[in-house]
Amino acid sequence: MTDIVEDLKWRGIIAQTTDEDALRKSLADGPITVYAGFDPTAASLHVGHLVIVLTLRRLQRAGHRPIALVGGATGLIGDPKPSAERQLNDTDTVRDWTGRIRGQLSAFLDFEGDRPDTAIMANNLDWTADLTAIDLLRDLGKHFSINQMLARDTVKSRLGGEGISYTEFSYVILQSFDYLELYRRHGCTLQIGGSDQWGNITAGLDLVRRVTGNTPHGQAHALTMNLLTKADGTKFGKTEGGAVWLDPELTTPYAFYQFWLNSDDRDVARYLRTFSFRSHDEIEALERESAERPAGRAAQRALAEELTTLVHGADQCAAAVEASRALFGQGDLATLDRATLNAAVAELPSASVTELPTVVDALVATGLVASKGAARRTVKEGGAYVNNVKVTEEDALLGADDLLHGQWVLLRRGKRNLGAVKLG
RNA sequence: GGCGGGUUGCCCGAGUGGCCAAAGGGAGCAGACUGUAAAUCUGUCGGCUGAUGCCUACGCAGGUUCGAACCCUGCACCCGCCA
Repeated sequence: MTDIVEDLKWRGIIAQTTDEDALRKSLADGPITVYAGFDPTAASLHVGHLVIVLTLRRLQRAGHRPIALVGGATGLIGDPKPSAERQLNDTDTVRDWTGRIRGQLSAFLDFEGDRPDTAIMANNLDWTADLTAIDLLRDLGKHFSINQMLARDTVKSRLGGEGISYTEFSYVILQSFDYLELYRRHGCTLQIGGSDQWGNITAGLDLVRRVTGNTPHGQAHALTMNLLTKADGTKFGKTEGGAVWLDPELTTPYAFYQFWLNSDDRDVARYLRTFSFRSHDEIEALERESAERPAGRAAQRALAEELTTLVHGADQCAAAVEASRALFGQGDLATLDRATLNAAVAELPSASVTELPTVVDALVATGLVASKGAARRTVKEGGAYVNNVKVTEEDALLGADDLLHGQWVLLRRGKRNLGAVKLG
């Protein structure tokens, strides 16, 4: 069995763990069961979640049993953020999102068979839906000290700010109960999560210890992962269009591929270490390549292709690569064959029109700019392109000779924002 | 409960009757340079409109005025100090 702790350290993933030697030993002694929870706060997971999901995958590959927990119950309550109270989502929405996220998670782990490392899917609604108020207060509440709960950073910052509802204040009890239930049901002895989850996870450890005395499954552990940061100080996983989702309906495979391809040189090595399943040697070779010849973006390409394949499949990845080549290639768009063009354009935001519009209207129709004023501004600034040729006339009209294969016009704002207009 | 201060555009923040779509900074966007990167510099940054017009906007509702982000009244929320 590979030393998974060493591997995770090499990747720079580990933020904090409880007793590291004890954790290392139990991981080495045999398969353990590990869980991570995902609350349905949106219709899809996003790239930030990949850090955790893929760590579960690594642990499974190292022979351990992963449990993917979807927070059908905790998603109804809301993990308190340091800044402000969350808006509650209605129960139907949460149920729908729970199902979607469950589907996404199932793609990253192996649930087939009945081996010691076969993954388990769980939903905390299963053990909280029938929990009575009396049970909650007697069996769980008695183990939680208000003094300790008040001392938590998130709670402190909320008390100093806009306040916190009893609902969110109680969230930690439910998450702790999850760990307890998974310990009892599946002998789960490790919970992993983002570094912001440290408090919730250790609260769960306390509950497990108090209720079970750490028997019969032994000591339970906690491991948190560094949240990815970006060299330019902005938040990882966001683009102009918002979060980068795993759901192809929300973020196309093309956009997903482009997101990774556009990684900052200074960040790409860390991303590779965090996400890639390539060998250490291969990753180090890519790092050298990137340092010596950054313009080639070998590391970005490798990262983008690996993750797009993992999340969307080899076919979708190949299509995204092909589309990127076609759309950003220096070649003449008019020489592209119809099939390649159609496939490329399918990846872009597009608009159908019945007659050829002005460039300004076309930019608005495809959603490349927010308003006509912004579109005019873009043209004036020289940031508008038709079929990769800069537009200089503010009131330019698209003409029949702009049509590619009699049907498409490719629009671009700036260097890398593409859209298409379809006639007919 | 009392007294005082505050609520401005995506964020921070100036503005105390007309010259205010509102200084300045940040974020965003575009250009130059490049590599679909970063940094830097420049421009831009409510909407509609082929040009100084219209609409929307300075917590909410109403009022005064030829004219209000700016004055008055009420309400909501936030922050201090005192009980």
